[in-house]
Amino acid sequence: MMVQLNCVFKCVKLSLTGMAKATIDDVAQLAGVSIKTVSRVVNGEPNVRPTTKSRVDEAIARLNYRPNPSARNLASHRSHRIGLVYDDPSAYEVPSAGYVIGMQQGVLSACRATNYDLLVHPCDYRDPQVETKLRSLIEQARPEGIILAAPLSNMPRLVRTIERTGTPMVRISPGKPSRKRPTVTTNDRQACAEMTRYLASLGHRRIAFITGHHGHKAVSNRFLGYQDGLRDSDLTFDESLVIAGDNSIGSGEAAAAVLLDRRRRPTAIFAANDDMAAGVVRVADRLDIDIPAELSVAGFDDIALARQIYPALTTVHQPLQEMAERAAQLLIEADRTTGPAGGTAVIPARLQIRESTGPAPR
Amino acid sequence: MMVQLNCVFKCVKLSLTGMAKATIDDVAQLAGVSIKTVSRVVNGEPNVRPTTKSRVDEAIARLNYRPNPSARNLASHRSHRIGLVYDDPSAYEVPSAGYVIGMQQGVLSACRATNYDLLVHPCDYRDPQVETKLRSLIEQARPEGIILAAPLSNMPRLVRTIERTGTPMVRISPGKPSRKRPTVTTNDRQACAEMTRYLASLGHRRIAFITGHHGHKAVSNRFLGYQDGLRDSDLTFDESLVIAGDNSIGSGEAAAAVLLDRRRRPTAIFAANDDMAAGVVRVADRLDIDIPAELSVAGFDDIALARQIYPALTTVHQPLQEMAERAAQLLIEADRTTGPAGGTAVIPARLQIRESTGPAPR
DNA sequence: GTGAAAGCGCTAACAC
DNA sequence: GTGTTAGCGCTTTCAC
Repeated sequence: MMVQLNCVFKCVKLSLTGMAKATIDDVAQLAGVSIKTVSRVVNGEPNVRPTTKSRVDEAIARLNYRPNPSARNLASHRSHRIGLVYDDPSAYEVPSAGYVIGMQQGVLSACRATNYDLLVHPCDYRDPQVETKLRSLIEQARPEGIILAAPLSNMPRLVRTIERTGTPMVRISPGKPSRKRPTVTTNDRQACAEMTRYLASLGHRRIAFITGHHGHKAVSNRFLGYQDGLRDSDLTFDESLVIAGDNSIGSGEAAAAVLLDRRRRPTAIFAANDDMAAGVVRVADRLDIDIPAELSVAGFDDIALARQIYPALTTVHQPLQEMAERAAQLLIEADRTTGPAGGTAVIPARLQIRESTGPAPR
Repeated sequence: MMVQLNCVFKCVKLSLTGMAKATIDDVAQLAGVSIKTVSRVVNGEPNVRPTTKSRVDEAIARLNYRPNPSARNLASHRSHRIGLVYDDPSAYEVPSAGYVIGMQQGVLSACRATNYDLLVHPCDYRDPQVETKLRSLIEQARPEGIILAAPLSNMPRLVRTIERTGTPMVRISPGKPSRKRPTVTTNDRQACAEMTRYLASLGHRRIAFITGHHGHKAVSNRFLGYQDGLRDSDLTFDESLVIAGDNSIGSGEAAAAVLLDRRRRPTAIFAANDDMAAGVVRVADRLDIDIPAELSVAGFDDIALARQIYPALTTVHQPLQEMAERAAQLLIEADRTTGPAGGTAVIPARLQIRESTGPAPR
């Protein structure tokens, strides 16, 4: 009786002052069970009688009890944290920011479902000290697992630095599949082949391609897909229709300026990412070339810009969020001692047909 | 002697296997001091003899010791976490993504300097359950402080929800200064007045303004600044030169279409944010109006797009990162019992003159 | 200046 | 099914 009164008092005090949070002992006392039983209920362990469970649940609700994460982590030897490491999109560098935000959201949805915390780690790979810094960050924050985003995921030194810390890691879009290391990617190559075939099916025969930044392996695969698509459509590969870009809007503009200045210009331009495709659209606009009547343009990624520009861009939707979520799940569900199993999970991309593509001019 | 050997063994084992991390006990043993002394050294507390300190430091280095954050948090009753709450930029919605990334970087730099963790909390304010969810997240993750970003910072119910959890909070750009609650903002109004005066100084007399989303209070202040600037320049405010926008590129285009279709069109258009200004540039391009020869365009924010479009956009640089960093510092340095002091810290914005503005046509 | 002892709030390993 | 007992690796308090 006294115990009950004590608890009710604490309950009231808690709700009024918001002071000290209720602990597992408070719950155990109020429910009249041991703390171990409370622990069982909280963690959904078996072997608790339903009536006991409901008593505990009620006490939890009345005290608004939340397990203290630090105590839990300390006792269980798990940090319940996932680190997301990505290339630092220096503030305001928007396209890349969209990429990062998409990944964060994917990881967060996996984290929220399992009560993990997300630790974000932007890092600048041009910094000569990246590796030391990254290592230090990991050792201090002690994430249970690391997700390494592209293009960092294809930088061997960075990969090894993380591996040396002994922290399980899943890489996103490292450019080539891996049997040894756990990896999540999309099918850049196949999707690009598909887009190329789509353009060919519209009657285009001179389909140009603007390649991406060579340091970004996954993006390089897109060029291979373009070649596959040409072959599938019985079009011959013409090197003069390929211009090197670097993923930026500006490089797309430059490439378009070259391509569209020719007497026999291409009727379709496929850029390895949306930013470059947006550059193409801008140049076409300036040259008064109608899209899609005179020129079809396609991109890759499906960033916000793709929907915002006019005409809205036909592109390949990269399932970024799903990829990141999958990566987080792999880490969270992994065997505690062996880490996630090696191998590559592929989340397929899909064509997103909008207004910038149409039948080839005759 | 035996102790020393043990330690050396552990040291070797640690570096070879990367297995169990060194603990404070290991360090104490190796240095031949008590754990309390190690704790003093690690936390930079006074009253440690220099020679003792250096012995401890050496042991720390040899064992690559890092304090276990969970243990530290548990014992000290502090979570060492800062929560950053912002409006969820649904994946790929890029402009907003740049805003979020900028804030994250600001908070991170404060966190890294003090060994705090950043917990990111995107939340959708249109969700009828935002408040419940947010509350739950805060109670579970137990951040020591919350940073609430605009426009959420001017939503009273959200603000009160957080306050009810008893977690100290700093708001960013809530639209109006506060003496009671700690706040960080920039001087939107003054900066806009300055930009308007700058345009007037170039000879512009018909300066149009495109207002921002009405739900975003800080952005509304920009309109006031525009009016101030007109007054300062002895220009009369002309309501017909003001068009309502909603912060999107599309609304900028729509506003520009209206303004530029008139017989006596404005010679300068000042948009309350860069996205809308980019919309204006696009429409001008379509109408073959030369920027800046025939029309000057100015924006606000200085997002990446401002540098990427042609002509590069004259705009107001909003010191987002600094604002966020300051907010985090306020929380971290705050008195543990009273929280950060009320009042508004202003980080001034500055004009960023680029190519989209020039002398008024004669 | 330094150290011993007592927790922080939880989980893990066993009893019963 | 449920409870007891030891810790997890630190900080805190207070003694010396």
